[in-house]
Amino acid sequence: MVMKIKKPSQGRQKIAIAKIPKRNNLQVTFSKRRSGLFKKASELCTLCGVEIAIIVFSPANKPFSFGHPEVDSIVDRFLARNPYPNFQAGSTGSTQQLVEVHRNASVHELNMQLTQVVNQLEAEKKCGEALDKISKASEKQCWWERPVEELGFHELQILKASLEELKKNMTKQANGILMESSAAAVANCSSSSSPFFMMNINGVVQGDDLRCFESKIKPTNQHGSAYSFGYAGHGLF
Amino acid sequence: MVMKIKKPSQGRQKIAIAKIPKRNNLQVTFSKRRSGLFKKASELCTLCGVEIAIIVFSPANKPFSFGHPEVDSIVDRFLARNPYPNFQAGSTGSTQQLVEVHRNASVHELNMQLTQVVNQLEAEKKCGEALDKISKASEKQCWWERPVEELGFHELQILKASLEELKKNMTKQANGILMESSAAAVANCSSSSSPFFMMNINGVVQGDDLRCFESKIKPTNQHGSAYSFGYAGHGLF
DNA sequence: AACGCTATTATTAGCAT
DNA sequence: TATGCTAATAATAGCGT
Repeated sequence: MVMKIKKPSQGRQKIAIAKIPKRNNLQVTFSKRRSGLFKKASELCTLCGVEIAIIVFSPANKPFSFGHPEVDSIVDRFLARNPYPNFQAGSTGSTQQLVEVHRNASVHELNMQLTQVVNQLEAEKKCGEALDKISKASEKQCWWERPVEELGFHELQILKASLEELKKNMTKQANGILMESSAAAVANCSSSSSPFFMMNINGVVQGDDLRCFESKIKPTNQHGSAYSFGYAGHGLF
Repeated sequence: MVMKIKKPSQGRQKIAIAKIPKRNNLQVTFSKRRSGLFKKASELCTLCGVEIAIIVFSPANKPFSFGHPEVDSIVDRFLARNPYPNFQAGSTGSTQQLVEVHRNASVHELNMQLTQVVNQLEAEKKCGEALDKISKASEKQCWWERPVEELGFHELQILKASLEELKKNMTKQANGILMESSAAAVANCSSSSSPFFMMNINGVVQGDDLRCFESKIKPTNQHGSAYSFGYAGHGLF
């Protein structure tokens, strides 16, 4: 007596290449085909001795990756030599231009550019501080609130010196900016050792701000672990 | 009498997954399997509605890529969540720290950093311009050259207003920097309905152009030029 | 979620063009 | 160098575990 009714597998069915409706089915297919994809990639690596990186974001938005030798180096190589497809040559200012340019640059160039820009930023911040100082000094004394007759000659002299130094500094900075905008590979920016005003002001970016900036740069690794498949020769699958 | 000796194809042969010795054979295999890999990827995209980026460097070191919606946005997303662990809390100054960090950073990070710094620089420049304005305005009047008794109340008022405006502007810029810093990390991942991108070093072709792949358009020229393929979703194969 | 099973479909190695 | 052909291999859809 046959108790077991054997239902022979109907085997592989043809499916249309369109979004799978059933969530369950989709998940299974994703898992299987992702494995298949990575296997194909590893075979291609071995057969042809090439470098491949694959990044997949799952339906649940989890990142899976395959890389030989490793994803990051391949991605870096790719990004370093490939223009971003999105940028449009526009009638933009020098900074925008710089931004466009830097998208195509190699690591070395990017380092140069970054150094330049950081230097500029430093200088500009000094400008800002100077400005702050003037503002604060002035505000502190509230000299404009007072009758003209009460303005001391000393105060006026300080203000004059401040403004003159400031202007000089700014002219210098402006020239520097122009030069860099046109030629991106300028060497050492001779940092002006003009440490004039030592005063700070409230509400201005300075001191701690850069720390804040760094923390913004630092990518927050909120998503725990990515699923990454390394390549250790063939026969993995 | 059989004059024609028909040599039936021996069909697909089993091969070991090891580096193909014959250059010729390797090139063909690379081309075919790369196509197959990209096709599998596009199917996975369509079937499961996921995002995939593939980067392949050919034996001749040419980059080929597949991406849906596009390689860069996927790579950005991936890198943002898998940061390089280069950062060390140093005792150096903040800017120096930044410079040190950027020496070890990947291209992507450098791009991010550069973008950030450029944004800051822009803001600082605006501050500088405002300052310059004040300086010029003041200088124009040369009020400090004159005896105190000659200072007009009008001039003083202008100066005061300028300084106040400047301060406001700077505060605004500072806030803007913070906001931009946090927002810049998120690339525009608006996948919309664009199908797939495949590109190599020199260009990109939108996936809509399925003829480009189907008819295997002869590359306009093989060297240094683009082999650009587009998939238009499904049903092409 | 991941794995085993198997009838089917999909891919492709070797050749020829 | 890339594509067409064809037999043989490889991948996998649907099912159960």
